[in-house]
Amino acid sequence: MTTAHRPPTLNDVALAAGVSRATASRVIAGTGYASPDARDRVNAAAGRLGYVPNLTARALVRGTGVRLVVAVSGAGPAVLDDPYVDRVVGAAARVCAPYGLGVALHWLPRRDPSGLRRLAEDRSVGGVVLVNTTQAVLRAVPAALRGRVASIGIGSALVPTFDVDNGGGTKAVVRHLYATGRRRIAMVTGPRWLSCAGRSVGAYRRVVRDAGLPVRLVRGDFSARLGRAAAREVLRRWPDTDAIVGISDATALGLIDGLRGDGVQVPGDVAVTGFDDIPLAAMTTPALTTATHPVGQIATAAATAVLAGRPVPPATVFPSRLVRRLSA
Amino acid sequence: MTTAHRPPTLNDVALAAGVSRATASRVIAGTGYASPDARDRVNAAAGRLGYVPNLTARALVRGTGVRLVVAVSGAGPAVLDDPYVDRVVGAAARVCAPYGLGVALHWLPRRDPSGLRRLAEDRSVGGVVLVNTTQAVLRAVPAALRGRVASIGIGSALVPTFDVDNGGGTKAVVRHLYATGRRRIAMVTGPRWLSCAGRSVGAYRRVVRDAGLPVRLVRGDFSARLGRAAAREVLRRWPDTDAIVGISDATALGLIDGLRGDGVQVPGDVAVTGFDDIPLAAMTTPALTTATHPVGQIATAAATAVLAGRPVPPATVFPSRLVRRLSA
DNA sequence: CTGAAAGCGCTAACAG
DNA sequence: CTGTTAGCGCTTTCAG
Repeated sequence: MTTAHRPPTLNDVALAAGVSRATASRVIAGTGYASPDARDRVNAAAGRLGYVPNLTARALVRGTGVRLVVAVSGAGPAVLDDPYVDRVVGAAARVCAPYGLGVALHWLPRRDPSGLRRLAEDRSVGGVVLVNTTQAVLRAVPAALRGRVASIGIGSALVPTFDVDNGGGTKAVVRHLYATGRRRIAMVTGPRWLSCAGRSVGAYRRVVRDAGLPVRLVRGDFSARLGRAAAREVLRRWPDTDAIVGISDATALGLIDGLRGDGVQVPGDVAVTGFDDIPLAAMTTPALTTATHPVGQIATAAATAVLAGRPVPPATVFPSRLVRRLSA
Repeated sequence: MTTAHRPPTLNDVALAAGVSRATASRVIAGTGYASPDARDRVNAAAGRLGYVPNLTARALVRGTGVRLVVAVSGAGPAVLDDPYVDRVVGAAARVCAPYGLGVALHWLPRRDPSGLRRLAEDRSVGGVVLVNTTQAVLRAVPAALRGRVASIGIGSALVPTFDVDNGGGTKAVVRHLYATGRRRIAMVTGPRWLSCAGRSVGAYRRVVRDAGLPVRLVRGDFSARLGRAAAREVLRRWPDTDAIVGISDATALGLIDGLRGDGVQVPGDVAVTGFDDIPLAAMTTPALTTATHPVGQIATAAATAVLAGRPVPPATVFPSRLVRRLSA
């Protein structure tokens, strides 16, 4: 018996309320004048009819976008598999919901970030949040994106940045290692091309050098798999290492697994630290000493900045705090 | 020097190519006839101008939506914090990108899933993927959503389902426990209202009963925190328990942590199993025995079904495989 | 304060 | 095969 039930349009509401479509529009969109009387009649009609504005039509006429793009640069599309990316997308999706926007996920080939131009020209794109941002990406950001783009990572004059205080967090971690008696501290880093990871490495270098300790770096990629391999490599190159700083919690977990596979005690023989404080970090054995990383807050701030369109400071840094547990 | 650079419209392309807008539309959208000559000219002009179709306009006229909504039901908006939800949203966002769609995330109050009606009326919504689906949610799905909705979890005549074979996976896990000599096997479940978790519990019951073993159930909620508490409770109620099945890997990790806190050896005294096989499961100590759960594949399939609009089978189940490691 | 009119950029019949 | 003609549903000048 239900008729085809075409969702009501603004026109239906206007008719039912006995006003013009223009007036109905004003009260629904909450913009422009309308007498209290008209306001009531329109709201009543809208409620009665179960009217839901068509955001597509609104976006078309207003020229605003309908989606926020999370653009992740990396060697291949596999970078999108990262749980970190999922968290960013999840947070962005929550920020978008009240605006009636959606989130799309794009891979930006590291060698060729020109896809950004298409995103800027695409009128259905309301804004862009950059992840794993590199200098090359920053250079490729078209001026037309001004005010509609933000970076989780490094930024530029055009691109405000939102990031955790990698340097401060890492410094606290390495100092903690030093304070607990470790003197031969290695670090497993992220991929070379990712400059935000560079801040962690820089902090490590500085603390270690200032203390007169040797610098011991092995390249990783944030994954547990490479962490495990890196454990072997550290032991092979510097058998007397007594602490290893992982660039991420996953790296640290891989490190612990790799060390244990070689019969090395953690933290007895070698202390291991992570970075991020993922929920599971508290549950592993030994529980992971790490630094906090409020990814959700960061992503929320970045997405909000992009959508609000109000001017934001060029850099917003979120503090990182040492979390002492059992692994170091 | 850059002029305001208004992005080119289809009209500009048509003009530049010397054809009508309709023809240009046909070749750009790849729909309908067009002579090879016209095709070339339009493509050339589009390329030269850097034309990017305005998907908002297209969606408006075609009546298709511009976003896919992931609707998660639960007691409070906190359900959206689940990493599982992030994975679903991430996968959906990837599927959406080529369609020019975005993903939005909505919380569906468990007591009142009527929000679904608004989603169905909202013409900007292209489709809905249900997560943590309950019978009440299924009942609240409006007929207008037919063909544009899918469930990750239980389904109905109107709502095709995509899910992992919880029953099969759990059965394999419990049988493994039995085969390795465990005879007093407890299980930590999910929240009562979530029927898909019920399939796991059902499988556990069946295997245990068929083997003439006692049924020992404690309620959890997928989180590590409650897993830890559940360990205590199991030990308190049934001190001779020699194995605990966790409803999720996080639960299992919490269980292991809780058991160890009480000086119980895993797997020596009590074997523990998880479910999901999250990446970290292989890296913990002891490495977790669990069952696979291809969340990404499932979410991808669900999102694809919703967007493709082609008829799909009422139920697609993804196999779960036992992964034997060290915890059981 | 309100209505009429003019589109936003695109697609979809329908005749040529 | 192609151009003409109408809109999709909404917002926004611009006169009343």
